[in-house]
Amino acid sequence: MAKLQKSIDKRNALVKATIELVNNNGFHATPMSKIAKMANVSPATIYLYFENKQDLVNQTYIDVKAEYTKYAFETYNESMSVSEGFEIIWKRIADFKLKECEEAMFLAQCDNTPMIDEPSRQEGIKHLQPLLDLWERGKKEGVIKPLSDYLLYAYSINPLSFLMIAQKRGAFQLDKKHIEQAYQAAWNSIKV
Amino acid sequence: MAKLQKSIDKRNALVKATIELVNNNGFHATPMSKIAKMANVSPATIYLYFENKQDLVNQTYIDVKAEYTKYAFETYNESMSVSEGFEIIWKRIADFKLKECEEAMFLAQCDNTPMIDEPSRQEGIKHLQPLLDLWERGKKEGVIKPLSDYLLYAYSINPLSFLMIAQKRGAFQLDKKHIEQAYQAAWNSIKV
Amino acid sequence: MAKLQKSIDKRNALVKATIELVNNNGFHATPMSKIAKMANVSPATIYLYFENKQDLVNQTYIDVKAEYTKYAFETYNESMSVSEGFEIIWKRIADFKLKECEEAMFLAQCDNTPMIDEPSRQEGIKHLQPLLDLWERGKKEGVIKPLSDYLLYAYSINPLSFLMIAQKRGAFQLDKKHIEQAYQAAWNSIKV
Amino acid sequence: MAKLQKSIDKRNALVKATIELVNNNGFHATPMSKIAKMANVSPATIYLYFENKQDLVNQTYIDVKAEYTKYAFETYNESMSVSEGFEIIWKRIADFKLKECEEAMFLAQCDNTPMIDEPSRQEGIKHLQPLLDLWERGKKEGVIKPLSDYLLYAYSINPLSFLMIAQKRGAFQLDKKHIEQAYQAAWNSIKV
DNA sequence: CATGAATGAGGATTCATTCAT
DNA sequence: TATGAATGAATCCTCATTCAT
Repeated sequence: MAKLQKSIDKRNALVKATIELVNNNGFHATPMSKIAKMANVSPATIYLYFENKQDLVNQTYIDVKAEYTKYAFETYNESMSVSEGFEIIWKRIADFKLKECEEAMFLAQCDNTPMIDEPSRQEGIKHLQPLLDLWERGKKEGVIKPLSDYLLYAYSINPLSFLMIAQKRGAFQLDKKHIEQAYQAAWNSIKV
Repeated sequence: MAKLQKSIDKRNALVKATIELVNNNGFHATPMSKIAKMANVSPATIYLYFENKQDLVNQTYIDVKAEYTKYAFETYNESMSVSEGFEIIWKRIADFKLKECEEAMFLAQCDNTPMIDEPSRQEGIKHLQPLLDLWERGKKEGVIKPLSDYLLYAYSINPLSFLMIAQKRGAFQLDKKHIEQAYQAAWNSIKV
Repeated sequence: MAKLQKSIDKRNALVKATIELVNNNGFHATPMSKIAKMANVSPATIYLYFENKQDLVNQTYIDVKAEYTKYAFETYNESMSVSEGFEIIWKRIADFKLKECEEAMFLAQCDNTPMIDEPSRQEGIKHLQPLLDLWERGKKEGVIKPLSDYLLYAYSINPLSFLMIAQKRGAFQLDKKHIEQAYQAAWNSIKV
Repeated sequence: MAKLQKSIDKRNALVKATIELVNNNGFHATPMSKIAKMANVSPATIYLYFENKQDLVNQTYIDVKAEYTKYAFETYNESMSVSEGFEIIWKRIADFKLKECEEAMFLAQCDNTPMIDEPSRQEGIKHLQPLLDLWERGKKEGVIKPLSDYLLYAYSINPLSFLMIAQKRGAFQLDKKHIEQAYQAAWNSIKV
């Protein structure tokens, strides 16, 4: 078990190093050797855990996406009302994007870049299902506007990415009040 | 003058090739040699127009951003009412993002990536001033919510980028009706 | 003894894997890890039986060469006449090259390549002594042409290697009749 | 033209370096960097002339094979009698193998190794056609034994490779007398 | 201005070998 | 004895950039 744990630790260190370095330099400007150094392993060791560089980012993407959605839906359950559920989820997402800034940045970069391959991208999308289900329910109940999920997402969730990046760049500081305003804007844009 | 003209053509060809190749492969996976080939010039020629690769993308970014904002504000003038002005601008932006897909994709990739240097990024932001001025006026007139410009942008303009990317990926198709719904959502989220 | 037996099995498995893989890929394109995998042992285990990769091929070469000559001289004894002895040996060699194709291919590759070190090469040559002795006797008796052993070998034995390789490559098929013709050619070229 | 000549010179230097280094170390033990150094160019320059390492040896093989057969058939013409023609060709081949030792060694290594890819091997074989035609004629005229070309080659031409290698290894010295003996053996083995 | 040949620096990946267990 | 994980040292190849023409 000690051995297994050590292996898991190494894999995690590699994933973490990947996130940080890709955030700061971009995928192709991040050499495997630097990732290895930051994770305190030999470059060759990376290839014990990942097939190649592409596989490393793909898996990192999926890992982070899973962590993100796990966090997002942690306190939500399907017995909640639509509005309550949405608020819970939205605020968890906001929380994640602001607290787990590195992870969120990484996802944003992956989502606007040809750096992740299509299968991994699809894999990452799956995890959002509970939110889509919630919206489906909301539309049936007449609480949520009968719009395409893409529109709902674009107006209620995606803006958080923009705000997170703006904050990361130091352009402006998101405080509690902003969050509340943002939530109101999000809810307004999708509620009937 | 013929010579100058020829030069501008080459510069444009290079910028265009950069956009297309970076869109498809990402910045670092796009070799100068390929850009040169697509623009029908020698690799060495690039260095007559640009200092280096970084300068090439920076200038491409600024060019595209300028084109984008020029298009956005083309039919707007400051004598319009705030609501009318916003609608005009918003729809021009939507138009641009959907028609000039390549350019819009390129901007989206630049905005979520450490691929553009800070001065160029700042340079690109300047061009948005007319929209910020409009919002300022709107806030004074009590027509626009008294929110940070970042929030206003995040909720009224940025969602278009998400929708454009989704469409580019073939995930879904934005039609006239979607656009109108999106506009309503945008306006709802910022109007008082 | 069970343990010792097991060890010999492993050594043999390693030697065998080496032959097959080197035949198909060449010495340097055959990683130790693949040899290990094919022999069903850990890479580290190889180093319990061989000092390093060079030692592994060297020993494999000597092993195969020994097996080859053992086979060649198995049915020969010095009381035979020169012509009878030569025919016996030649046909055993032909037999070996065609039946133990893998081994013969391996020897051919070793003999035309800087892949075996000099001491091992010398070691391998020793085994041919009975044939050289036979020729010596033949020359004394006036049955064999008084030529250098190198010439005798080049014209009577070595052609078999060429034919074996041609056959292995599928270029042509050696049948009984060919063998007999080849034997005649061999004998003609060295008999007085 | 100066430029073109310079290019050809570089290509030739690379081919020559490849022959020498592969002869001494084998294909896989010869790094591109060493080839580059011996040819006095940068490693990157190799890739202006050859697609990759495999292409480099393939082309080297074809080059050398062409040079070899050009030499072999230089003084032969089809109006000669079969026996005269064979002698001419055989002696030119012997000449080549002993004088252009490096080239001949290289061919021998290529021919017994999975180091050349099949298309290039086929390409190399084509060049032998005039000899095969001569044999064909000889068989018709009843001068040459009605054997497979493979057998004829194995017994009349191939032994030279063995002798050349033996000599290169310093095992023995081929002098004029040996050559004549070898020629007799060769001719004896194929003539009716 | 324009070029294509040339290159040095660097990056992904492999592999023989070792070592803790 | 046997192993699988770990690694440093290569190795092939690419690419931004330069330079002679």
